Amino acid sequence: MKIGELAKATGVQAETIRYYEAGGLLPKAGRTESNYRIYGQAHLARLAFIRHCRSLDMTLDEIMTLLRFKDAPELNCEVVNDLLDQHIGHVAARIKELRSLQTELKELREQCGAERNAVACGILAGLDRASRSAGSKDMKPKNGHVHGSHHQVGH
Amino acid sequence: MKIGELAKATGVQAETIRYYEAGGLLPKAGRTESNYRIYGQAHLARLAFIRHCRSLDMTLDEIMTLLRFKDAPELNCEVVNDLLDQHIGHVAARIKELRSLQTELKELREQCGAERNAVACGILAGLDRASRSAGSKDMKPKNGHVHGSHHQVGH
DNA sequence: AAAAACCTTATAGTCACTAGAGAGTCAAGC
DNA sequence: GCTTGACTCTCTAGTGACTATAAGGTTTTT
Repeated sequence: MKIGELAKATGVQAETIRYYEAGGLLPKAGRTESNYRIYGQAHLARLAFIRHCRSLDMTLDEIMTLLRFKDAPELNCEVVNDLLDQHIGHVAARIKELRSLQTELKELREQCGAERNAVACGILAGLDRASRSAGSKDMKPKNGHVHGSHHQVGH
Repeated sequence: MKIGELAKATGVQAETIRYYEAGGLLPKAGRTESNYRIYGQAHLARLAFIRHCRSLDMTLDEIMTLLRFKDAPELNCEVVNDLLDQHIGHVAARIKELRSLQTELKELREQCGAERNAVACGILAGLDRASRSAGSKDMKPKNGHVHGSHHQVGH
């Protein structure tokens, strides 16, 4: 398999595959005479594993840790448990954040009734009120490990 | 107020304040004779507004749009409504994603019982099984506008 | 007067890619 | 045998929202 075929087979862009190789997630591929990367089933399986973990929102670092355990199976798997437990905690925390965020956004949205110009816009007024009353306490976004509402993975 | 005082008052790092100024979210601050930025209550209020919007997970682009409406209040505020509606949609989508993710992570975690080495680790086996069966369909993470489980805002 | 704490700009790093330039390789068609 | 187009290669830069560093200037405190 050449890189384009592997890309098609997995839905992962060729650049991303090269990126994973450069980062050590995929082993260095063999090369043809003309320096093209060649892949087999093992690569496909490993790439699938990586993408599955990514779809579970793990970082490449976390995935590296898992891969090390796959590659050295004699090691104690407590680290895998811990990693997963931590990750579950991060996701839970992010869900909680997003839910209270959603409540606030919807309250805000309610404040714009039939007003048609921004002078009287209840939303802007609401955001203003909240930013004044909040003070310095909630202006520092939390530094958890789960992303906000805007992201772009894949293409 | 100098930048450090504004930083302390709002809990926003000085570099971030300069970054907002460079990006046009905060107006260019006045300067002292020795070229130090000086701020007043208006800057503090605007910075508070920005941080409040950020804590609602809006992008700087979205916040720029809101600020333009605050600055030009004669404009129709439908755009503000739309922006907020869209944002609510994005957040809702991300919550949904994270919840199904959480379900899957917990199922995975259950699979590691008392096993103490990675050979028999049910978690790694589970991830493997899933990545094999998933095929190319769910290997492409979605490209919504809400982040994953790992982020870092503030310090 | 020296040291600590603050400020300035500019640059590079973070994460997980994505997109582009510029060059080489390969199969098919004429 | 030559051209066309699709593929591949490496390298570099861009994304968003910062954070961190360097190398210098200023102000305050000791």
